[in-house]
Amino acid sequence: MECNCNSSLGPFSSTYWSRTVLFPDWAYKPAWSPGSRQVQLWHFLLELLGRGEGGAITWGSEWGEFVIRDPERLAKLWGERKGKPHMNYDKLSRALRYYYNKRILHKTKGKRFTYRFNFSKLILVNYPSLPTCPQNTPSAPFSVFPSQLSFYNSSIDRASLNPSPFPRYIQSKGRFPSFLGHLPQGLTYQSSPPCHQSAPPFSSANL
DNA sequence: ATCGGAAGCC
DNA sequence: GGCTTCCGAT
Repeated sequence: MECNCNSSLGPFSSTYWSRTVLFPDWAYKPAWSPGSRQVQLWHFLLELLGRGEGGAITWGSEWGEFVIRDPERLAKLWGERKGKPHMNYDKLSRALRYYYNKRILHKTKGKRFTYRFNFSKLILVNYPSLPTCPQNTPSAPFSVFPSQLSFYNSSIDRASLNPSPFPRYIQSKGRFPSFLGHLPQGLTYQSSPPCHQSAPPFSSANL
């Protein structure tokens, strides 16, 4: 039941633990805080989405989907953050397109200025060497998925995961990642703790 | 509007 | 590596 996941965290020693949902603290630490890397575009988007800022970008109707309501204004905000005064939507959207291959984002085809986050990938993509559990890890990926969503099933996910570095997990506790606090409400999330085969779904309302 | 190659920057 | 810049193609 208990595992050694927290015994060799190394660079992740500041990770927090809980029974429920598991995040490394980068997921809710401001990316521009001291000691962190420069802000990445997807951090920035989640930040704006989380703050419900201004309406340049808003959540869409589907899980993880967002709509850029004012492309040039979003580009200006991004340019200000990065010190690129000539940023525009053409360039910003190129950066978004580079996320397709990384599986961080993909395009909602047919919907103008609409993209979708691949939340399950964010951690795996950016932290390929998270500590592993000594026991077998569950086949399900790190998850903060709405358990009732049908479009995201485990077979799709397995296909999307790289064959070799098996999905690894890390737990966090305490503060909930800020961007998740602003995800669409009324959904039930399910977690996959690193060393347990399953965990009961819990409601976001209990967080 | 959207895509993705190519080159450049840090 | 993660964009930024530019641009021809769809």
